Amino acid sequence: MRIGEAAAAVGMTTKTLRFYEDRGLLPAAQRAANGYRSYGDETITRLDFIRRSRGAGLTLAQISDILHIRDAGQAPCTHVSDLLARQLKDLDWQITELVALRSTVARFHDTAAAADPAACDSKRICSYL
Amino acid sequence: MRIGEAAAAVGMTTKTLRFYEDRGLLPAAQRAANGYRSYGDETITRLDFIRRSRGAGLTLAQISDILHIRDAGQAPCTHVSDLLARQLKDLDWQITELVALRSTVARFHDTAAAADPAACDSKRICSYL
DNA sequence: CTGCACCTTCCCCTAGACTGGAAGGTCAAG
DNA sequence: CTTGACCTTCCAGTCTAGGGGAAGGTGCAG
Repeated sequence: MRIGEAAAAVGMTTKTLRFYEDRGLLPAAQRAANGYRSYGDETITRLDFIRRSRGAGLTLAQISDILHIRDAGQAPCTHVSDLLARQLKDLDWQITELVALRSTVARFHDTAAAADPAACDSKRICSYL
Repeated sequence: MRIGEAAAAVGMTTKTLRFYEDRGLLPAAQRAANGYRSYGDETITRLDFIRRSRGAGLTLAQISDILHIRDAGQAPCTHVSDLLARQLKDLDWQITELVALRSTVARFHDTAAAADPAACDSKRICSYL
């Protein structure tokens, strides 16, 4: 599969795939005789994982860690476990933060839904926030 | 009130206030005879609003929109309500994704933790990822 | 007078995640 | 043989929300 095809399959651009390769999220691609990158299905799987993780707000560095753990054929188990534990803690932290933000926003929104727009105090700019 | 005082009053830096002015979130400040910016209480109100909105996860562009609606003499309430609804939907999506991702990573971690630690000390391949 | 904290503008830097464009190679179709 | 859609590398720009620091003006205390 060439880069354009792979990119289309996961809804990314060719630029993004090359960028991920450069950042180490994708291994250096195999090349066809003409120098074109050639991808297999496992790259699609990997890109899907990246897309899902990105969608969840993980940074490329964090995703890279997870992928490298998965790639590490010979990483010491304790290190792998530690990295995953840290990743979990990080995810828990992010979830906590997002849930807190959600409840803040929900409170603002509830106020907005219950309020009389005409009563909006201009001195506060918007009384919903 | 000079810029440092205003910044301290809302827990921002003078850099941030000048930046907000540059980005149109604050109107061009009045100047004292010596050229120093001079702020009134309404700027504090405005900065507080910006801070609250940032706390709700709004971008400066979104906040700027709200402020400009207010500055135009209209009540931004409907706009804000829509914005908050969209923000909520977005947050719900992010939380869902993040929780799903957490369970994926947790599964990796559980597998790793279940392995025999003694067997991990050696150069054994960590095959459980 | 000097020191010091404050203020001014100016421009560059950061990180994260791309995106655009230039300059050029490859290949199947018309 | 040329066109057009691909692909290559490399360098540069974008956006967000500021931060760093230079070079210089202001104003009060000692």
